[in-house]
Amino acid sequence: MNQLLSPRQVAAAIGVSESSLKRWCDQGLLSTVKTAGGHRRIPVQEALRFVREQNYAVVEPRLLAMPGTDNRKARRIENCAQRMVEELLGNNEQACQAIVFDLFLAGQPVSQIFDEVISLAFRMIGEKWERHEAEVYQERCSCQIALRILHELRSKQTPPDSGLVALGATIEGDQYSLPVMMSEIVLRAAGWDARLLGSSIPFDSMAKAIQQHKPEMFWLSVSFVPDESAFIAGLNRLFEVASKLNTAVVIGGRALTTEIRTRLRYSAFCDTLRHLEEFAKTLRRRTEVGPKKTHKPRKKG
Amino acid sequence: MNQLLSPRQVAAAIGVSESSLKRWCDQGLLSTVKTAGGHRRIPVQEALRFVREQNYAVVEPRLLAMPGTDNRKARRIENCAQRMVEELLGNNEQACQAIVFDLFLAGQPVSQIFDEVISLAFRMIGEKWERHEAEVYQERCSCQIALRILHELRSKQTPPDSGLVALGATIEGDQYSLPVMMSEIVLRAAGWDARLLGSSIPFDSMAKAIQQHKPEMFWLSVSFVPDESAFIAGLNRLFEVASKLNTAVVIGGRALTTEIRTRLRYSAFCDTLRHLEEFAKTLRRRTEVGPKKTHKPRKKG
DNA sequence: GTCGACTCGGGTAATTCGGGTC
DNA sequence: AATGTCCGAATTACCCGAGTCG
Repeated sequence: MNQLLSPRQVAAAIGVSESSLKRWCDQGLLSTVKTAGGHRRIPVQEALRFVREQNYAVVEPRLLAMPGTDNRKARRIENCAQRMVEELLGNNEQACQAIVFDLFLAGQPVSQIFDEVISLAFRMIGEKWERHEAEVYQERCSCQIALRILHELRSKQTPPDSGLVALGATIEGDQYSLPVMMSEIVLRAAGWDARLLGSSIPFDSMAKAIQQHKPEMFWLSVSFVPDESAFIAGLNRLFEVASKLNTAVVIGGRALTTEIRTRLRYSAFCDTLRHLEEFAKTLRRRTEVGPKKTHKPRKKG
Repeated sequence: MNQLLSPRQVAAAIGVSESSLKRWCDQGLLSTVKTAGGHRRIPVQEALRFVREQNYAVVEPRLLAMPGTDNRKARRIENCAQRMVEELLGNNEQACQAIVFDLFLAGQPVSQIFDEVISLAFRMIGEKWERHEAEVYQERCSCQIALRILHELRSKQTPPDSGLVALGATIEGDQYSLPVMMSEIVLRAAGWDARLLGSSIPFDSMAKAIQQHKPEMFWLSVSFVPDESAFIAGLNRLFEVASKLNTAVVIGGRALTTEIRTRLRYSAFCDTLRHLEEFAKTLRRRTEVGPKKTHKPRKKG
């Protein structure tokens, strides 16, 4: 259980250059182990001791915030959901951030991080709640933590400049903001100018938004359906409006059972955020080569 | 997340010489961390605290990881709400950020920014909606913008280290996350370790949270009351639990009419976030000087 | 054994230190 | 008393060809 870190990892964790860290190692400020080939390896405890003694603020707590986990393993996505659940319920925001950002910086697609870590973690928390192993407030508090992480992630994305606009929302009565926000981030990662309108929006108002913004896509994350027939009617009405303006209607979410789906009209259905990402990329390529639109800034009156 | 700045960066940001800034660091006006080689590093939060307290004009906000603004105009809070409404409805996130952060950098207390700009702006948007001058989706979209700004603001606060813990929530069915999030930020600014549990939490679960965390304060932001009698019963039940653990119950929110209030038991009621801030500061002082076991003077009005 | 990603070591440019002076 | 400017020495950041890791 004596995990070793490379100089680069420790350097990134405390926000200094790699050469500075190597110099400190050579000065003996950090004791290192050497591989057969002469590469430096720093034990985690040693890195933690150094941070404490230097009273140095940890810039990216990701690597050091996870005692007891091998960093190489940490980059693998398999067991992250389980760890995420523990850290969420333990109200340990730093560790949660560490899990997500480590995967993100390791190059995992956000869609996959969301599908296989965050969504999964909340499904597991839901099951725990059903077995009376977790309180409601713990679930809500976990949501807050996740929301903060998502905001952080979003602010790290490069702002979109492509002309393709996507609008998104949840239906009236659906207050689950986590999934719809994840889809926004996924779409932005896929190169769209995705704009989340918000939660609990009436269909009529969505239609107005489509008419006023004329987006290339309108996506709907459906986690809860208060009134099934109203939902079906509303969505089909929305699809009519969208069709006239060449707006693709994309839906997804755990509340969309097969049965409901058969009675809906839509351009695409996505089971996972990964599907959403794939679809968004395809649609983008198609739409971009098609109509050569001149980029003109829109004037408002 | 925990960004560190060099003295030169901070000096450039506020337009003074590097030497002056170093002197201030050595005098303790700014707390710094040091690299292994003895170079000063200043956490952004610390730099922000300094410019806010000393009323320094920020010449280059970008250097402080703040959204770019022209700090010249409008330190005055008066017409900000009106401008905020326009920018929110125009979906101009940058401008909204600029309004809030300009005031923040100018040293305006967050409570006042929230009361007199953000809350007021949303009240005005509500009125516009009633007059059919604004769409529902515009209001929701404005909420999203505001939420992002709040997250940004929160991440710029110095992390709490005082022992005083406050838990907060909204009641079941109340989905307004903006006000409760603003109160969290205000409490953190007032030196509390405020932890937002989330929105729509049943009273029983709040009671569990109080029992498990034993906070010094529990605050409730009430923007919507689905069932009046259930609310009254629930809150009074909660007050019982809280009293046993010496937890102050603080309530506020636009849904709390005088009529409802007369039937409630609570430690304090706050009309505005400014009130909340004042109360939080007073309570902190009281509690910190005399946290000795059982004795706790309490006044009721 | 191949291969991509990482690390080594060392050199160089840019910053920062502390102190003295204006 | 406080700020801005200047300086040599020390520290840090960036770069790159050769070697190592997994």
